[in-house]
Parts: sequence; C-alpha cells; structure tokens
Amino acid sequence: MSQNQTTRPTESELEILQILWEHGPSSVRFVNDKLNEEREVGYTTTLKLMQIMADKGLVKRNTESRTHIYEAAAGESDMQQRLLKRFVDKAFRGSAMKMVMQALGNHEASAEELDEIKALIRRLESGEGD
Amino acid sequence: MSQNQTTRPTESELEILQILWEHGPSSVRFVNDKLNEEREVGYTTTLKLMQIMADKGLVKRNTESRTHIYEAAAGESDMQQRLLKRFVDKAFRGSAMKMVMQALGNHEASAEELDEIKALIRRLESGEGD
DNA sequence: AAGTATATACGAAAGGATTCGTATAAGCAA
DNA sequence: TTGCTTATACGAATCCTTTCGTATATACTT
Repeated sequence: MSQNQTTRPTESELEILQILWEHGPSSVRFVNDKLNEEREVGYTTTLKLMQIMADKGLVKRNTESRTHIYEAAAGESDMQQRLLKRFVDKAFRGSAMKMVMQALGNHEASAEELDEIKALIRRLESGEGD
Repeated sequence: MSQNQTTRPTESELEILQILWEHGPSSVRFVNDKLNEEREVGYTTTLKLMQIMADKGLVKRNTESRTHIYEAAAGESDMQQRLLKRFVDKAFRGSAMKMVMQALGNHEASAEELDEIKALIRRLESGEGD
C-alpha cells in the first residue's frame, strides 16, 4: 500500500495538497467544495483521488469518524523543495541559478521582495547558508 | 493538426527539446543517439514522439530530404518562461518570489552566481527591469 | 539487379491519470 | 421503522503518454 515519501504528486494531486496545506486537515467534502470554486469536479472524483493519495502516502487519513479526515503527509516547503529540484533539472538542465535569473527578470519584484532577496544573499555570503 | 504555440511539452518531449536547443536542427537518429547516452530508448519511440511534437507545433520539420530535420519551434528561454509561470502557479501558488527564495536558500550558489544576481537586482532597482 | 541498411508511417499495446457510475453503509428525520 | 441525505468503496470508461512492432519506401553496396 503506502509508498515511500519521495512519491511525486500529479498536478491534480498537488491541487489537493495546496488546499490541505492552506486549510489543514480536511474532509473530502471540504476539499471538493474548494476545488469547485475553481472548476467543476465531481465528488467521487475528488474522493478517488484522495484515496489514491492516501495509498501513495501523499496524505494521511483519520478514519475514526464516518467522515474521514485527510492531512498532507509532507510539509509544503519540503514538497516544494522536491518539486523545484526536479523542475530545475528538467526545464533548466539543472541550473537553479539560470532559473532564478529568469524568474527575477520577468516577475516584477517589488522593492520589499528585492530587499528580502538581498538580505538572503548577504546571509549566504557570510557563510550562514543553511 | 498543428496546435497553437502555448502547447506544453510533456517531460519526454521536453527532453527532446533540450537536445534540439543544445545542438540545433537535428535528425531523429541524432536525437535518439543523444537520448540513448542517458537511457535506453527505441528508435521508433523517439520518431513517434517527434512526429507528435511536430503535430503539436512544438517542433518544425524540414522534409525535403529523406532524413527529416527537426527544429525547436520556440526558443529555450521562451519555453522556460512559459513552464516557469505554470510551475510557480501550481507549486508555489503563484508566488515567484517564494520560489526564488527557496531556490537560493538551498542551491549552494557560488560567489559568482550571487554576484550575478546582485547585479541583476541593481538593474531592477534602477528601473531598468525589462 | 539483389540484398542490406536506414528512413518514415501507421497502428496499437501498455501504463498512468482522471473521471464518474453504481453499490453499499451510516447517520438523521419524520 | 421507513425513507432521505451523505459517507466510502469499487470498478470501469476515457484520455493522455510512452513504447514499440510491422509495413513500406528510399538509398547504398556489390
């Protein structure tokens, strides 16, 4: 049944994880309602997906009450880290810096955001990276 | 047949595009050989994939000689931009800056790379962004 | 010319993701 | 209790991606 924790979510699964990260442990009904704020999805579709995710180990579920409660198995940052690594490999041939440059160059960063990044760079340069 | 230019490549298709971007217009044989440096892939598999890509409009092909020559339809940066946007939306809920911070925080940037980024930030701050 | 090597075209199998219909069980309301 | 609402479970259809077998055409070699 449950797989190792390096399983990658599909796009639909990731969409569900986003909801779980944002709202915490939730029922299928709740997740499905949230999804339907964006696009039409049948209830059993969402249910099936979440069952598969439980199977893959992407979510944990509490089956004590009739309404099962699902919770993301990994933290959002952990998952982002994993997905980012793979994305950089696939789309930027492994060059994270190239990707950062692209992102910075195109994404209209605010002064505050740039300050944040500068602060981070200072920390990195002073060897406190990590 | 040929689709609009916002078609997204699958992972396998992206792998082929990488080769085309790196080496320029190429034959199926050449691409297949390159792929086989990484992992085993049958020739007709690569052929089929590239035909589908031509169909989708991801590559252009010159069929004048017996050996067709394929070329990426979009530039690497254009495609990266497109993929990056979608990735940020899906994995970082649209926050490019959050993603940049993650990437910087974890990817052991060299001093030179950090300098590059600092230079870019200076340019952005002086309003020359774009 | 005959045989070999190499190309594309086509179709279809295999696997995974996504969707949902239907069955069944549990709780609630009259 | 009987019926209505709302859960989960299960199986299967559909669609997309990936893979490759086979057919056929084109060029090269002797």
